[in-house]
Amino acid sequence: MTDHQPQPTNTQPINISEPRSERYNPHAIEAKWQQQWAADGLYTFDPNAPGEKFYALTMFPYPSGNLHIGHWYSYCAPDARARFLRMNGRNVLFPMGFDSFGLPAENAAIKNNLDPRAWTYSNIEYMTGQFQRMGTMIDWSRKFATSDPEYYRWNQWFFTEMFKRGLAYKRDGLVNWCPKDQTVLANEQVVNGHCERCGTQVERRNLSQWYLKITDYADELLDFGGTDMPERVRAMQTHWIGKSVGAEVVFDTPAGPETVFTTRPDTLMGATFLVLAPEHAKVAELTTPEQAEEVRAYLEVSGGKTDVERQQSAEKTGVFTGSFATHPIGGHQIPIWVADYVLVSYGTGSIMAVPAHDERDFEFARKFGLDIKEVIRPEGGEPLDVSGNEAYSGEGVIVNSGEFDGLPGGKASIATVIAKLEERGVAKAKTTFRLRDWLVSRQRYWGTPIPIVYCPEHGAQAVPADQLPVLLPGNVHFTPTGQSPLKQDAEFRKATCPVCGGEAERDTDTMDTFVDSSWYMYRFTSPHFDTGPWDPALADKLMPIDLYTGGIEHAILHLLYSRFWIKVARDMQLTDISEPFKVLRNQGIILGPDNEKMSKSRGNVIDPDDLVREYGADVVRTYLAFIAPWEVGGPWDPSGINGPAKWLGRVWSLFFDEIKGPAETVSESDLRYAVHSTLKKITGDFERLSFNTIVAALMELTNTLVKAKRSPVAHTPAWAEALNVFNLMLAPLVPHIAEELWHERGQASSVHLQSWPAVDEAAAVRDSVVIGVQVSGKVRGEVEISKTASQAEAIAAARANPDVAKHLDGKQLVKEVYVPGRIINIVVR
RNA sequence: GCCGGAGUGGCGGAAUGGCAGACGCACUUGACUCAAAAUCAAGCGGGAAACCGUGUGGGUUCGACUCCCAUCUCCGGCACCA
Repeated sequence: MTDHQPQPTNTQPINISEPRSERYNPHAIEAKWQQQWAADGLYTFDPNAPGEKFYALTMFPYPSGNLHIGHWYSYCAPDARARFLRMNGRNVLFPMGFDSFGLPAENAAIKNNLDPRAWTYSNIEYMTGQFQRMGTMIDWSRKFATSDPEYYRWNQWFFTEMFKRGLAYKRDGLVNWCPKDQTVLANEQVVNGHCERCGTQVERRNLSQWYLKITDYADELLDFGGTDMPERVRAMQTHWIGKSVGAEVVFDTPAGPETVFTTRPDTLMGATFLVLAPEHAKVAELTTPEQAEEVRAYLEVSGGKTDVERQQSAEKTGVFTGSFATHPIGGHQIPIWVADYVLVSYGTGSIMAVPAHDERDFEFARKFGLDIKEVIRPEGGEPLDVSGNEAYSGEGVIVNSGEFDGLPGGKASIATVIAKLEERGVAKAKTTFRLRDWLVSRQRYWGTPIPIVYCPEHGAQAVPADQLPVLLPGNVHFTPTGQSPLKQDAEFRKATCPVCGGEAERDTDTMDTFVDSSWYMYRFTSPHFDTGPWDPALADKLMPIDLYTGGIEHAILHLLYSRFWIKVARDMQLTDISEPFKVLRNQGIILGPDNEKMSKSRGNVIDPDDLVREYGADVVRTYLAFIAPWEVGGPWDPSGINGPAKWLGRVWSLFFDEIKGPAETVSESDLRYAVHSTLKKITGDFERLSFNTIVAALMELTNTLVKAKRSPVAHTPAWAEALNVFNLMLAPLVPHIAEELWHERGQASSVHLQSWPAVDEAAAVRDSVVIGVQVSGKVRGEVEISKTASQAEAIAAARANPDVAKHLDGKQLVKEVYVPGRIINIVVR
């Protein structure tokens, strides 16, 4: 099978040859078709096939060993959408792989004395089988795992290229260390002071680590043009990047000039003291002998605190250094304090405190009896009560500031104020970001080795491209301490300097696994390319991803890193686009029946393999589409799956059984209306990812078809058309039963190679409509009228309705409203 | 505190200015059965009714779950970022 393009629908009526007496049995048909599709290469993607390309991707899984129900939820609906688009003539790339580096493999290895590689690859094999049992249209010929040397080789290549461009660098600094995972973490991987992976409270350590310069792209990452992401994802990324526009102001101190960052340079005259973070480099020099003991004691206490403890302390703490700074405008002396409410990692690690107009400074000044000087007054308001309970942090009007008096405060005059301060040489405009560079080195084994060697003569050197990949050694020895075996591996550590050829020492750290997922979407375009990370011609043709789906938990991690990575690749001329995802959507989360997050310890886990054994994959797919709006999710209702199970049973008997029950009178136009209005609705619902309403509409149509089968219309061409269109509409959602019905109805080719049926617009609307009649906005009855009825005809028909007439009796007419096909409203007084 | 989202039957939800509760679950009744399951059929917001009903209070409109203002609650994210 080489032709994967949709073929024109056969519109000839096709009758079922033989009624089948057996009931719907998914097990008999699902495995059969999965094998047949694989044998036919039905889902193999050909980039040169006709049709506009559509790249659909769902975030690839970590090979933990099992696909859980959440995986099914995230993959089934996008699979249905991909199948729908394929039937609509798009050339759809829908690949899958495995994000296979990471700690679980290593932890399993340490705990059970296994080989992480063997553990990982056997999991991949098992999970691939699960994907196939789901009935997806994934093109498995493009599968890869990020732990394949053919893949991580290019992680290393990118790293060395970034190193050459100054985008990858090593430096000392205060970092987050997870004591359980025995590695450092990036800022993005610390949530409320805890390790994002394992939940352990992180420690602060001073270590030399590798960073990628994502801050170079901070401003560009704030521009979401060219990528359609949900508002909350944009909001989270924007906040994470945290752009603040303001000024740097220089204060003279006994330890030399000290620069502080402020977003309110207009409050400079209100600065009554400076505060340094405890880790600030100048603290020691500024501490006077009289204050030495007090400062030392404070640093000890504060240094032992975690970030969380610092933030949780109810009261501000701090200590006077004994030194004073010179106010750059007033020329007077203001005290310099040390306090841990100032963060060393933001701005310059020091602030000018304006207690009158900043809540934090206010609280600190009140506690330690420091001066509070009002320089901003609310518009038309009273002077600030410095003995009151709060600062005024609004914009207001500048006062007590000499030449600035009378200017509006805040944003309105920030440029003017900065310009005047610049003239005096005490300040300059400055934009600060909250975003920090991405810490990418990890003290772990199961990851991409960092391709750097250290030469005693030439320092850190990138491993030359022709020596990549630096292979991760196998047969390593794990110690229970959790330390990376690479550190103990003398063979691995031995290297030669690419500059002098002398003995050098290899870096024993590996890369953050978020590196792996930052560019994997490109690799699917040319998974076996071996002269670069991807084939530029294919990438240009297939990227960006038209619809990227996955969980919201990656809103700032994977998605931000990936956007950064692709911008770097663009600057390296490897791609011509700046954003990897054209559209991003997040599916919701399926909770346990108890409305809690599923977990083994809670015992509320729903196993998809069990469900498939009991109901078949098509039923599970349907229930997952039906259970909730796809982008919302919700608790698993164990009895809810009965609905889809009964429905597919009814679909089966609709095609094969005599329908028992009273004779019905469904007209040909009723039948065609039901079919084509449903077709029109679900075509739109597929576009807007409204999968639950697709299922509802198909169920509703089934109810109509069941009735129709008991009426004379079942012997007309309209009936054959109805079954044909219905069969095609089933294909994206329930691919196995749709294929079985298609073949039972005498078709030789796959239902999945057919074109999506065309809506007969004339049939999709009714000639006559039943519309509601309101009297003064209240519904009083309904009338059946022609859809082309004039207003006069419609109103006359409405007035003829006794329930309506009753409410019109003796009232004075105010207005008559007629919206064809919608409503009649007769307003009376 | 700031940012984002959501409040509709017993439950999941539908309806993007036009008959609120589609579709389904659960439940009730009936048919079939010795019986049960499965299946089929009927019912299922409240109220005796007039009517009342989409968190609450206002507003716009002939008409509001839907738009505007205010407010409450819940969920998610961030949180001493100067």
